[in-house]
Amino acid sequence: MQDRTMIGELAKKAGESVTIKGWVDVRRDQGKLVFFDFRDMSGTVQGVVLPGDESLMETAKSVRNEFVVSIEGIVNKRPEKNVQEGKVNGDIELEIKGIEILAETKDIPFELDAELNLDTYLDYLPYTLRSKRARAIFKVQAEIVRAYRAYLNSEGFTEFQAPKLIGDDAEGSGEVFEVPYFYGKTAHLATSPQLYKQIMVGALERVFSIGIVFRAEKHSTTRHLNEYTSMDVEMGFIKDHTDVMEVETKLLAFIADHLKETCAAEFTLLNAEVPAVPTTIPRMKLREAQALIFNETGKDSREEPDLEPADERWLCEWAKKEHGSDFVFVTHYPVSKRPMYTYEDPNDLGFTNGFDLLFRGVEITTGGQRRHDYQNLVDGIKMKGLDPEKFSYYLQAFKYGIPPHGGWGMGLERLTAKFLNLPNLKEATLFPRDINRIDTRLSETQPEE
RNA sequence: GCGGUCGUAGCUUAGCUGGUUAAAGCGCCGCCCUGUCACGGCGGAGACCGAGGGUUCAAGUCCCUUCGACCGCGCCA
Repeated sequence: MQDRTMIGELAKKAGESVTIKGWVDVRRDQGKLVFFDFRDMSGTVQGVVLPGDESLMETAKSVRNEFVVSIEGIVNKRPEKNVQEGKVNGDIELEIKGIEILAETKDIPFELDAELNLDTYLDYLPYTLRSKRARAIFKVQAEIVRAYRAYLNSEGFTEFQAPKLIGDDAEGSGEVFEVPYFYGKTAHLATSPQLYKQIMVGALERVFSIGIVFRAEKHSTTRHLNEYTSMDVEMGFIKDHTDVMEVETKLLAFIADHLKETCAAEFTLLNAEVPAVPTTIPRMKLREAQALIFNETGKDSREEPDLEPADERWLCEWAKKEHGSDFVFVTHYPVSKRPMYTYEDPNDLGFTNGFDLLFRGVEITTGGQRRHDYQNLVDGIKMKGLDPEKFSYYLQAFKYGIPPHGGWGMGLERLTAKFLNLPNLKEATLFPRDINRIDTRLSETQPEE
């Protein structure tokens, strides 16, 4: 590594001899001349083998796409007529003096930037993740996480990790994966860090967690996975759920600004636009949303406890048209529809201080104010037909005093997919798990593991 | 789990109301090419049409079963 020059640094090294290491992005064999585009983590550059050195030429002709190589060469300014406008390193090229093949490739199934069916793309992830498109997506995702963390840190939130192996299906909602545990016990994979983050409010007031959660639902849609990254927040001493919504709005604005600064090229490549986050995101009660939909479209779902996906898409289009917002908050879902810990609005009985945040047609967040009074929470548990005794561990936090609090859970993959207008959530997930896809071939090829 | 659509070379697809050697682009292999940059030109290999059964003189094309994929729904982030 000592004498390796990164491709992104070459422009500063005109006239110098350098060694670069990377992949062959593409080879263009012209007979007496062989051109290459080389790629490393910092960029791409063209290299050319000129006539003269026969053994070098022979090696050059044997090299194929995706070979991993170490290249010695001289950085040359390109003659005026060969400059590629608007292309990175389009004004320089590497005159190749030596090629060392570090790794060969075999039976490449298709070109990296070929248009693929999703199924093929996913079956070849170890290869397809090298594509420009995939690299751009996951760069953006990493920057979302970085910004999320940076903003919350700056607001005094403390990051923590919640356990993924838990004894009971504590929330009592959704399908849960079972895992054999010691001494005949059964453990479960966490569907959410919810109860732990509430406990953590008692310890640190403001907390957040970014971690994998598991859902055993046999869903098959473009917006569901059986394993996804939940970005959770919980904060104490709130007035009500609107405090939480305000923090989330500022956080999203911060993320959007950060993406504009750090990922402009990626958004261009993916033909997407960073959304403007309004200072105040439009908000309405579920009943208001349903009335609006009824009045505008005639579709009557006013008796339903929730919005259907089609309603959510419609509402987002409405918010975009009427308020120029890609986001819309829907609040006050019925108590019957929300988990036992959700705070009932004392001024609107039967409905909760809970909210969903819709972004470009999809729910990216569920949040709200929680029940913080011990007895009130016990009542909530009983109302759901659950046994408070089973929650005694969690209930300690409330028995021993916890402030009014609230928070949210946000799906990282959904957020990424919507920022980038990706049609399927699986494209925003490195190694997605669905009903059938769980990388069994990983272990079949490595039996010793 | 239910509903819809689909399954043809390594990849992406075309194959009309069933008709006999299954087509193209990209990739791959070979030859040619001194300025290409998704290089170009010529040639070549590569498909028992997801699997099983059925109807028919004849099935990639119609029917049934099965497996798989994608999309939608329920559920949710």
